[in-house]
Amino acid sequence: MQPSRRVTIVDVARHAGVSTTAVSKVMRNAYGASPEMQIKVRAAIEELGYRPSAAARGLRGQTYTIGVMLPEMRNPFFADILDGVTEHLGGTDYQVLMAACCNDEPGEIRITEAMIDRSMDGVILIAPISSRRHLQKVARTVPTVVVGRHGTSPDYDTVTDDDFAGAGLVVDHLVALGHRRIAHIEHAERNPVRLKEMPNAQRADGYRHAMQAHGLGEFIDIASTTYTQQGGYLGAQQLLARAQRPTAIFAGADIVAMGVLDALTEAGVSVPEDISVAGYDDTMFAAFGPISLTTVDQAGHQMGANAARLLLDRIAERNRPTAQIKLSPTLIPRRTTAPIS
Amino acid sequence: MQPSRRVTIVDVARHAGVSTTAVSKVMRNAYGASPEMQIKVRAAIEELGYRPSAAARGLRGQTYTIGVMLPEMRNPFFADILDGVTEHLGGTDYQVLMAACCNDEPGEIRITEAMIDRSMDGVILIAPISSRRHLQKVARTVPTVVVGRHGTSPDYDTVTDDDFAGAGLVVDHLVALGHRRIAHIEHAERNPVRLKEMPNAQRADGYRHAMQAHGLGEFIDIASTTYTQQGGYLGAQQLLARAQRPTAIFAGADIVAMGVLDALTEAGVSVPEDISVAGYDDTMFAAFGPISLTTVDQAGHQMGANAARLLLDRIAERNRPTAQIKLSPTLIPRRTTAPIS
DNA sequence: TGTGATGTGAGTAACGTTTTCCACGATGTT
DNA sequence: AACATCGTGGAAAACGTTACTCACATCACA
Repeated sequence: MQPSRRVTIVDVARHAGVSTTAVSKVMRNAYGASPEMQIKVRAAIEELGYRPSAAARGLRGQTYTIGVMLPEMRNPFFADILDGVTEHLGGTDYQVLMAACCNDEPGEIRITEAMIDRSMDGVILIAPISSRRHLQKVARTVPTVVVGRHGTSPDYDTVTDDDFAGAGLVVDHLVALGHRRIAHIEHAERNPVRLKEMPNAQRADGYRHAMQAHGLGEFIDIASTTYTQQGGYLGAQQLLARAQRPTAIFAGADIVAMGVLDALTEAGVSVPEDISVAGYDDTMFAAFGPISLTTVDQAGHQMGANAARLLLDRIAERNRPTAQIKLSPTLIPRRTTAPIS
Repeated sequence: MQPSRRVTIVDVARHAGVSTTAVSKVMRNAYGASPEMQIKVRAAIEELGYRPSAAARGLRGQTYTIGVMLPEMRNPFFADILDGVTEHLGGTDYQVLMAACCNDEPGEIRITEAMIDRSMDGVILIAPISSRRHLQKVARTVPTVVVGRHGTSPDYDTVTDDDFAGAGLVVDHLVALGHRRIAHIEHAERNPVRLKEMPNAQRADGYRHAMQAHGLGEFIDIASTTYTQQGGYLGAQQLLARAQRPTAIFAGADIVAMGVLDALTEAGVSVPEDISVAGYDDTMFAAFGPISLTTVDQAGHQMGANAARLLLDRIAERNRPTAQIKLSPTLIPRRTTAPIS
């Protein structure tokens, strides 16, 4: 009943009457163990309830641990990605551990370093906001896949949604419903590199491009705030104050659309009769009956599965050229968008 | 530019002209290092960019890692708890790593074992559904705090919400609004131990008790499904089929209330005019304008902070008697509940 | 001038794996 | 018959840190 000493590989080896090398080989399915040896060793492992120490393993070889960094936990879209990752890794020996971040660069640096310190075999960074320099540094130390950030690198693989096209889907949808004054709420971004690489910037670009393509360049109207509920609230207030109010608002993220709905309700504007509203992400709550938000599905599950696959490939072959996977989003029309009246 | 060898404690020691013991002491703020030594060593650490290997540390001492097990990622209530944990641990050297679970016992076993294998210094288990036996086993191996599960143990500390009282708050609120036919949707539970320990069971008990206390015993009406959106949908359908429809539905969780709203909308019942609806958890979406769900706030942030505190205490002193912390919930009235018409 | 404390620092043996050899016998090839 | 090849298994050296033990000053006190 006392805190009994941990069962080690030495105990297993002795119990099976073989060397520790043999046990190690069996544990790792490594080459050089005969079938009889495998059976003998596995039996001993079973009987003793042996579990290898990740710490000791990490000192020499792998830790069979994959780290996933999330910018936050409240956006269910990230849960979709994670599901894809864990599902793909389900059959393997790898264990996924996550760390949620504070959405700032120092926090991201702290977390990535913590993962490196813990000798993780690979990391998946979801929508990181760190400088490109930092990402490269991480990727040169540990196999890395970056999800939800555009731009290519020789050091890490990427998986992204085609945000440019996704924004186009929304504009197309609204134009087909007869809207012309279609406004957009974006996440303000100054940094020139991020301006190219972050999804929010791509969405804004896609919006502009689609508006031009429909000959609606003169109606382009962007409120620049943040991707938060508060940002949506403020953005909608700005747009309502325009001389010519928009008939449709394309919020860059579902959570932004929630703020928009709050502001519109407060202003006595009804949705979708007076103004149509669309979001982006297809987060869980977008589907709830009372909300029923038109939005864009990013196929988070597939993004996660692809990220996991790329990471395993890279762990297996460190110097493989990097890959960029871009997935196509789909429009999910619901009840917050309607034909113009 | 080549994968340069990692900087170790030996490099730091040589660079500072001291022993590795000294460096180790400084890293851990351990006793026995003079101020001059501290300065000298810290300078060397800085210059060389040294970071200790958690794997090597784990082999002898601590890993400075705390594991948090979550039953799922989509319930934002868990994010609140996590915020509390990370905030409390912010100033320390500990790093929090999470693992999301599949909400079944094999999955929980896999995750807890993975955390033990990785020599984590402590674990926080949030709303675990595993057998008590397994929890005890984990707690005897590694310092453990269990959050959101009632029942005491000599091996682990607990932090819970007073679910019994919380359910009472909801019933009180509805009774004050004039309701008498107040129905409840619970998460079905057979296992006798869990029946006592799980929050859902406590909520159902609290509901029954409060109804009795108000002299409404005859109106007690429970639909037994699951704590999911689907469960709420089915539960509401059952309740609508009663000879005497309830005038208020208390769903055991916010996500259940979402399903209830779907079913009511589908049946042409308006909320709160025809039927009032209340949830539990005060999840993020409950506050969204179009939903505006009356619910109960569990003070997740405080739960997390308390759990972290207890865990640090237990890590410091392993054989301290265990503590049970119970936090009081508060009712958040919103627009889905109204006086009976 | 001894005699303990006390404070500071170093040497060294773990910790539990994996990896790199090497040895040995069996098998195939000239 | 000589020689290479292959399959199997073991011995022992890492890996980077911490815990334990001990040595050596310094200082206070009788």
